[in-house]
Amino acid sequence: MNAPADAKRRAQELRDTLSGHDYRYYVLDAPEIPDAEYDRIMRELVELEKQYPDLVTPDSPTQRVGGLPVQAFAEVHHSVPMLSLANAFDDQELTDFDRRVRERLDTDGEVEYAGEPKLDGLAISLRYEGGVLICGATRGDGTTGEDVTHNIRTIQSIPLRLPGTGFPKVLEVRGEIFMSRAGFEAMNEAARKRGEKTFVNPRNAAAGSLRQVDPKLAARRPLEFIAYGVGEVQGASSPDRHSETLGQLKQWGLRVSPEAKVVKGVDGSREYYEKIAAKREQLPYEIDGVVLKVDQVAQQRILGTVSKAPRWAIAFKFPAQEEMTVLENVEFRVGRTGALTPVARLKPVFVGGVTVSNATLHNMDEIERKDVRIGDSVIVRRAGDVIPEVVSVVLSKRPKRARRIKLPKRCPVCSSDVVRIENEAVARCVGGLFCPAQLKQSILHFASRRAMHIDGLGEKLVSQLVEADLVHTPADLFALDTETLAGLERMAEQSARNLVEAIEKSKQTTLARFVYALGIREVGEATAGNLAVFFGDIEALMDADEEVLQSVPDVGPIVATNIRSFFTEPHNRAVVEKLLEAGVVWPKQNAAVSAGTRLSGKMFVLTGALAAYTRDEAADRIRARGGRVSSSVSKKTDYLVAGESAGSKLAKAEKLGIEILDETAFKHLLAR
DNA sequence: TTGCCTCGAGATCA
DNA sequence: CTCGAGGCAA
Repeated sequence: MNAPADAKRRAQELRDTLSGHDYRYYVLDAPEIPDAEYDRIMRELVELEKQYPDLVTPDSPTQRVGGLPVQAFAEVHHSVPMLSLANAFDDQELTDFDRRVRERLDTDGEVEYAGEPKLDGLAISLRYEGGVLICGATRGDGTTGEDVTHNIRTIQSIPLRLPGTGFPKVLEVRGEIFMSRAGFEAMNEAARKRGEKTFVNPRNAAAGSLRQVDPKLAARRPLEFIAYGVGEVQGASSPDRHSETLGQLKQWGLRVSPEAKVVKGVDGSREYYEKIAAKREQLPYEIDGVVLKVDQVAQQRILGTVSKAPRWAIAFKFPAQEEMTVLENVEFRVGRTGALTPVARLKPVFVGGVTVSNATLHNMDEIERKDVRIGDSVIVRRAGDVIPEVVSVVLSKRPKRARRIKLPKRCPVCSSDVVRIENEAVARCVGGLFCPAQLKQSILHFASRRAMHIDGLGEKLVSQLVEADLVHTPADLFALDTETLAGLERMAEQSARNLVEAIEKSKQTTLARFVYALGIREVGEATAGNLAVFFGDIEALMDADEEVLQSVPDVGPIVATNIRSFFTEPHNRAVVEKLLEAGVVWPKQNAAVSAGTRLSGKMFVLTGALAAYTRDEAADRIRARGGRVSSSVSKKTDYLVAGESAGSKLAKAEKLGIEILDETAFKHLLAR
């Protein structure tokens, strides 16, 4: 049944009223009507929409919780990346930041900074099209995040339709989702009364809420939103200043921080920080510092961005929180490479919003420098996203029986010798794969997502496999069958079948993943990828000498030696053989063939000294790829390879506009 | 490093 | 109901 015109009009009226009140309440923080009246209007609208379902629109306030559970969080691509911020933890770091900014801008005057409190929540991107909320997504890796629209829609300080005026056709709003202290307390109190579990801090509660599959659950969480910037914008001229962007956002109907302020120079920044710090306790939400952004957009452009953070902004963080606790023990953990890492076992202490019971002590030098002993009272520090740290010992509280921490002579796991090479900080167990701890870590690495990607093979299972003597090398994984597996804990028939299937599936891989999975020291994902492209097959890599290895981009003498000694070890070669026999395969690259022709027709001239090869070797490598080498620069020269102290050839090449390669660029070209 | 959520499946109890 | 694995965020 279609709704009559008067019902339609009334519904629109009610919606406008509600949205208007949402706006005044959540964005302007100036409510106009009592809650009871709001509820009455909402109920009337719900009734009306129930009667005439065709009246329901996606931006109706009744639809905040209307969404259905999602099956999986879809990926959302951020056309304008969501960057993170560099941190400053003290006055010096702030001063350095300001100095760098002024240097790059080449100005002596005071730079204007837009300051605002740094909310302790999680970053979010909201997409409005034609003023209607289309999508809400998490930051993810900055480029691709997760679609959490269904949960975002339940947040009342996020307008489903922009109530303001003059908003652009497409608007991506960037801001922070958080939970107010009061909301957090009330929610936990209610949960306690119901006998349910409570959240440990507002930030985790907010983050957890967004990960709910069912938006009804998120709707019960007191989430809020404050905007602090924009991403993609279509159909509006971009303002000259960040502070104007904030003004625009407010005008379009979005909540921005009432504490935002433009300040002048490093002195103004410091004052602003002090002011917010003094106010911190009075603010209704948790903050962990202030953000300072160069206000003028033109200046932002000059400064640009370095890797993942803009050079024009900084998070000036409040000092990390510190607590005193007792160092109960120090254990030495054995990593994949055999490195022994001392880990402090602490009497659990609540600091910076979480309970800390472990902290790494890094190495023996660190222990000696801080002079920590077992039984000592220590200061533990934690700042938001920073790994907890043992800062110092409270010497006055040192008990008589405090024990010095000694580096074990033998591996705590396999009793092999522990050696510490002179001048190196780390000590290592020499047990190799005979050491169960190293074996476990190697297997775990081998199976990990970015390596062979064996789903379902986690820590517990690997421990069981190693301890049951079922696996001694990664190759042994491929010999496992359901019957053997089914004998293990929490491994019944179904789990066993799933695992065998996952192992089978992992056999189809790529050379890069395979090389990475081997766990050669210093060979991470990127290096493994370079090696795979360069050599094209595993045999060539296994037999390459250090000289050749060093012509791979980003492979220097150390990595080359590591690779060489890995493959010199007969045991490792045997494992590779066995893996191949077990059926591990990857698409053939035929890199050798393409390498032979890739530079065909290109004329090279070499000048100066290269670090990695002699002139002849470099020439051989060029010819091996189909290129030609000449001794003098002419118009026909395609590339000049310029090493150290290049002379007249370089000058001539520059004059002729010939492409000049330094050693790094040359290596990249060879490897490409 | 910690905390949170989800999913599949095993373990447990009625 | 509980556990392990996996994934995500700061």
